[in-house]
Amino acid sequence: MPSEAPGSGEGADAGAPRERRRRRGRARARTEALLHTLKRSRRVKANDRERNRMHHLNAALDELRSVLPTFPDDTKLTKIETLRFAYNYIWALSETLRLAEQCLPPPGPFRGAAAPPSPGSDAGSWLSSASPSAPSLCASASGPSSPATSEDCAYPPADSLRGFRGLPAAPGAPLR
DNA sequence: TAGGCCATCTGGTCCT
DNA sequence: AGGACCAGATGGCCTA
Repeated sequence: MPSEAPGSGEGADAGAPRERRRRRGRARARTEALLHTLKRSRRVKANDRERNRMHHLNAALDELRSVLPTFPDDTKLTKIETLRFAYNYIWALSETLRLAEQCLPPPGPFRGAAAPPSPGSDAGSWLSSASPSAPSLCASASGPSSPATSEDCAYPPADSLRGFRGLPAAPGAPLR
């Protein structure tokens, strides 16, 4: 804070400068208080926004939880578990799809012209309604480069998703 | 009681 | 300038 010039206002009529100083001091205090309340109100607003933002994030996380299978059903995954589980779940589903495409001949006259599943197609609807323990696939295709056991080709093995929280890490494979 | 999880606050940084 | 995003700090709650 800049101070008054030394010696200024000291003289025969020192009363006026003193009054001026006092007024200036009061004004400064007022502006500082104003600044403080302004800062405070901005902070409060920012806190509010931040709280809101986190609520939205949590709502999205809840939505994600709601589409993930949990065992038992009332288990609530933590945030980090939800993210890891989702990653692994998506990975498992795509592996399932990959194996399905390898093993099952595409229906209809256009064999070999398997189109990627589009929204609303059979594959898409299968995916969207699949239960995690549903499909048990062919036994001849090469296994996925996954940390899952390769006893057979069934993937995901029935109720394998139960252990998805703790799958070992592998390159390009599910997160832990 | 220690440790894990969570919500909230806060200051800094980046973007519009 | 103001909002969004981020990471660190803090305190409360719960469980082993």
